[in-house]
Amino acid sequence: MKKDRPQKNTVVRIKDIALKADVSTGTVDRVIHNRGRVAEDVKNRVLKIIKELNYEPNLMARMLGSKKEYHFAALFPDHNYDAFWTAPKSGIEKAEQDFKQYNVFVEQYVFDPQDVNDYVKKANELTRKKPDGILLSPIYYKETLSFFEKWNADKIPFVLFNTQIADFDPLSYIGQDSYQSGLLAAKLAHYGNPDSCSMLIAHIDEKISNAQHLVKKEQGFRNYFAQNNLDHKYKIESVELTRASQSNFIKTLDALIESTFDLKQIFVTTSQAYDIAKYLEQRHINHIKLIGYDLIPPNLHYLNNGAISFLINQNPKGQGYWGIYQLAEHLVFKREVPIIKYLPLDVVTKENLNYFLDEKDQLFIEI
Amino acid sequence: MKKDRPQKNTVVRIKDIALKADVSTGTVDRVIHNRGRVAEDVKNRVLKIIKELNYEPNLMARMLGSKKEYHFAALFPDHNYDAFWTAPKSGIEKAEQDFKQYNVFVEQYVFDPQDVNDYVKKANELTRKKPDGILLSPIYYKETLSFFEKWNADKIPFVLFNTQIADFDPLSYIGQDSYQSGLLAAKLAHYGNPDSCSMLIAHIDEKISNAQHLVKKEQGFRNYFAQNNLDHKYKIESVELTRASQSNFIKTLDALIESTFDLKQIFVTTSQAYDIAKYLEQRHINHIKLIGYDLIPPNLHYLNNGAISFLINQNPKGQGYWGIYQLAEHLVFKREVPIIKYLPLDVVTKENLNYFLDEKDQLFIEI
DNA sequence: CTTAAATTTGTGTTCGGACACGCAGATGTC
DNA sequence: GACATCTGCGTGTCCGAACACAAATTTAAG
Repeated sequence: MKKDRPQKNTVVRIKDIALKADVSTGTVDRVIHNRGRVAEDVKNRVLKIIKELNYEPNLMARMLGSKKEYHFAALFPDHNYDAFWTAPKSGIEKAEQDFKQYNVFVEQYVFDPQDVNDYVKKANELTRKKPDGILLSPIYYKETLSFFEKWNADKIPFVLFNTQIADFDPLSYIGQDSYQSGLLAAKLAHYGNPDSCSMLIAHIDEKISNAQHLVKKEQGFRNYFAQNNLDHKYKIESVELTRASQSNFIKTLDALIESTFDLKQIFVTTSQAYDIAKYLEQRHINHIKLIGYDLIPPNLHYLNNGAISFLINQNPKGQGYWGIYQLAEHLVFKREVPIIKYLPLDVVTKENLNYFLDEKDQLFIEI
Repeated sequence: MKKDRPQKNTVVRIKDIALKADVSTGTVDRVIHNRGRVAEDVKNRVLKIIKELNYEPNLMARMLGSKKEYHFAALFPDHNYDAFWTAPKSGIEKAEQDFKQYNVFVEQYVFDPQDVNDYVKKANELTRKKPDGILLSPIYYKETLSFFEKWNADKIPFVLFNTQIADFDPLSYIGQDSYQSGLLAAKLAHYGNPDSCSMLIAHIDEKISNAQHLVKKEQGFRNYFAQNNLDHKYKIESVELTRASQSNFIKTLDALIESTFDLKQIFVTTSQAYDIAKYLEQRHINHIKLIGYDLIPPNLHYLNNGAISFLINQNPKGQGYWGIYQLAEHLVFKREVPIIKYLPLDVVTKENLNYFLDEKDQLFIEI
């Protein structure tokens, strides 16, 4: 709008406060930053006026004037071991890009998810660097606790994502709600199988004992049927499979399918639905529906050819993005951040897949 | 991190460019802003160096130095007439909040969606104010065109959302992909009805002739079955309903259900699925599944009690947010913005509903 | 060849805040 | 009482870009 703009905002500056408090801007600055050496009464006077005028520092000016840099560390599994982590990684990088202008830098520490020692090693490395904030996916519970203690002692805020550990209050948790996703999977399974049948929950390549999220998914799935009084109608089995031996994998599946009466639905709780899809394809079985997790390439292949009906997804790129975002909100902008932030549970099928794929640097942010 | 930072800081400033090009910063500034009157050869030299050094202006400094304000106008239906618009409105306000620090202001112009004259009136009002950018949902095609012309002549960029008008190239379109959502609805309908049956497409309270998006939704729905050679298996009817007369509405439905053999699925292309749900409830019909659009309260009620199976949603809050975002990207940050931006097509069911609601509206959080 | 006008380029100030520096005055030490 | 030290506070520079204005240069006119 070119002109006749009513009036400008009465933005309060340090200078205004100084004037009103009858001190210099330097003093006001010292008060604001607690840089000390200000007489008690003056300090109170200034603080009172700051509150009175509802002073809000100009972030532009602040960032411009100070050479302060914010260094964050991000600890998560190497995407070369598990393609799932490609997405969080790119979300983290997108966030770094977005906050670059505020002197935010993110250092990535990636580890072999199968190797506890590597996890600990990288966590130690990171800790030594004394970053200003930490984002991590704490997939090893026990080993993580001592780090939490240390970071708390050092007053380094940390944000968790993908895996939750409630103790030692983190700044924030970016969710993955496993139980709820189990419920959702069950809803879809139920919807697609109006008539009674058997269903199978398959945990592939991860030990249930070690992975709380798999337990939650199974619970969610089973509870759906329990809550809706469908127990009598559907028979639900679960199994842990390993792909270590290809022939064993197949043999086990053969046996399962042989022995399970009227098996119509398989729910894969890990991201390996494609392996079951492949098996079913080889065996020319097409009356068994598949629901799985994660938009990784092999899964997408079978989603597109119809072997997988649905993939459940919880915006992994967004999780990385929001993790860094929360740290920046807290440290750079000094704003309050939500203790917990769940991203939407997406139901992805061939027909809406496109919108969930990474269109270059397009990020679907839930606002 | 306290020290021993490598210190690469290869941040290019205007000064650096000036130095390398052997001119003053003023000249570089003139080149950057096309403030003219720079010798052709110098201009080229500077441009080349800018590209070479990959100069990126420091937004902090830029915003700080200039008192420039950006005034955007947002034109969309009043949420008091149609609850759907609550979401875009709040997205717009969220964006305004986020960009406040860059001196971005958004003025809202809301109109009665049933009243063309009101639409034109508000559009005129807005145009008179000469905003720097416009975000609108151009639900009236014909009436909009002349405004587009005017805005183009005035060089005011505009972004469309929710409804697309391809002519008079807008800066960007924030989508709603109706055709694709029809396909998606069909996929779900098919998934939930493995056996052959009849299905009904219901357009409620909007004239198909006037609403291209309804046509697209129907096309998508029908094409799914055509493409998958399911035409012989499912019989698909469509109907336009109006709620003007409650008794007529019911009578029409009675007749439809009476006359349609084995009707198992209704796809409501507008946000009034709840009206069908209510009807089915009153008639104690529970063998007909419902798929509809939009997370408005009455729909949520029937989603939660199971009368509606799925609601399709295309992040309406996000549409408002991204609309303003794109304008800011273009005008404030002078970045390129995608011509078209589709938000993900969300499949919402009782089991994942919470994640799509605003935090304040969330019913519960399951950890 | 001079002078005015037009064009091109350089300089200096400004934005709001961070921070280094340093000056008074108070307090302390021998 | 001379000198050092500590407190409390003000001044001035800097950050990078925008922009107003002034200076330098070229071109045109007489």
